[in-house]
Amino acid sequence: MTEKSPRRPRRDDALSRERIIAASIELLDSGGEAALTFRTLSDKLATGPGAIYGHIANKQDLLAAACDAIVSRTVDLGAAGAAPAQTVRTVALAMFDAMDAHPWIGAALTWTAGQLTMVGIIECLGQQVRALGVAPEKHWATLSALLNFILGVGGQNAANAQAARTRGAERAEVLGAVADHWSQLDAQAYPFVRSVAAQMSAHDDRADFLVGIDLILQGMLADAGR
Amino acid sequence: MTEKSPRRPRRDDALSRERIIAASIELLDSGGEAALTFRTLSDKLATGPGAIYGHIANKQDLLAAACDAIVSRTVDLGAAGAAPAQTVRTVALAMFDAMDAHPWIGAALTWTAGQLTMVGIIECLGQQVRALGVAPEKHWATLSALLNFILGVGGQNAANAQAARTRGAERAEVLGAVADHWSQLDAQAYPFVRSVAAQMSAHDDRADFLVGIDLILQGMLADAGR
DNA sequence: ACCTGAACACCGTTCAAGT
DNA sequence: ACCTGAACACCGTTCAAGT
Repeated sequence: MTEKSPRRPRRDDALSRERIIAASIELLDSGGEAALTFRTLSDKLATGPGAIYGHIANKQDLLAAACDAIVSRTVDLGAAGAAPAQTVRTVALAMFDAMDAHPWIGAALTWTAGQLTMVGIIECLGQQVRALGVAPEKHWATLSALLNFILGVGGQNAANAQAARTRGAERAEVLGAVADHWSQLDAQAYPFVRSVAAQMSAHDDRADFLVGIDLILQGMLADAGR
Repeated sequence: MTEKSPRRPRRDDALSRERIIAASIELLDSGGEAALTFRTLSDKLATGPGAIYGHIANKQDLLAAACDAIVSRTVDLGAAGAAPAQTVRTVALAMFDAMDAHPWIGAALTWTAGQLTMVGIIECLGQQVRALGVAPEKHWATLSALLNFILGVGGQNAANAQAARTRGAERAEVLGAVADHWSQLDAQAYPFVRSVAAQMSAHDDRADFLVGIDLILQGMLADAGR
């Protein structure tokens, strides 16, 4: 499949914001946040560390731009024709998948950063909140609950991935160790944690995520009088 | 109020894990995560940076211990006598207050880290989940939703505090700027975001947090058949 | 105008040397 | 046994010098 680009490409070796971001994503995906350095990045781009500052303000900006690139290419807001609850599920799952495939996103993604992609997601989810009949004065609090849950999952996911990397283990091993520790706790003091240990280590992150989304959706429906 | 300690204090100038953590918390509270350095810390403790490694494994360990100290002193799990939903609210709000007073917690707190404090919170919340009649096979997913929401709020709170600090502004100013930006978006493409901008900048974080907790609680009740 | 890369002011962490 | 603090291998960021 030879793909013809609509316009003739400019000099391909020119440094550009896009090339910098693409290279950053490769580094982040392969080695986590620690792998992205202005030195590793400029090596990859065959230039000096200072050259990057011509296109990017600082490391925070770089990380935010990389997040934006992934999220905007992963989350498709076109499915707005479906029922409100289903649209929420679809968009939320797309965010989950993006954060699962690129755990570093979870540590950097913020809704205050002002990226247009994030605003688009807020708009989309917000319209479903409205369509579900939530009282207008609760629009923001409800949307914010949805958002904070989604970003919270991403953040914990990032922490798990990070813990796995520093220990040189798989994520499942890390969770297995936690479950092991939990199942050895005192039965009198920690009955719940003990009983849930097996469930925790065998769980499906994606399914659990959806349970959380549905919990919030059900709460919204109850609020709106079904 | 001269407080008499129960035992005679040992040599007060001896370096200890507790003194290191107390000093770390002071630095984190006054200047955020960037203010905690092995150099600033050892200056404050009138010693060399290397001395700290006798009591603490590394910076991650230090941060986790500081979180643990705050959370364990703030969250009182003694109120387990109340109704399940109310106990969830009380514990969750205590976590919120801890993360609000010490925003750096939100960026560092993880449930996999294995601190006993966090396990205690999971146990407490988990017992309420069970008492509310959630189906046993959903115990973990439900608890995890609660936890991820709480930690998500903390994480976003930390990001906001950090953004405010780097811009040398108050947190309210940062949110005000976001609201401003939102209210100037295209009315056709972003009706929800525009309409919610005012609500967002005028909101009460704590009240919104409670709305989120109640949403999840209502979802749990609906799940359990009321 | 844009890139280059040495230099600056820091980090976390280690470890020989002290007491 | 525990502390000390210089030293190591890094960071993000800047800026004179080049093209």
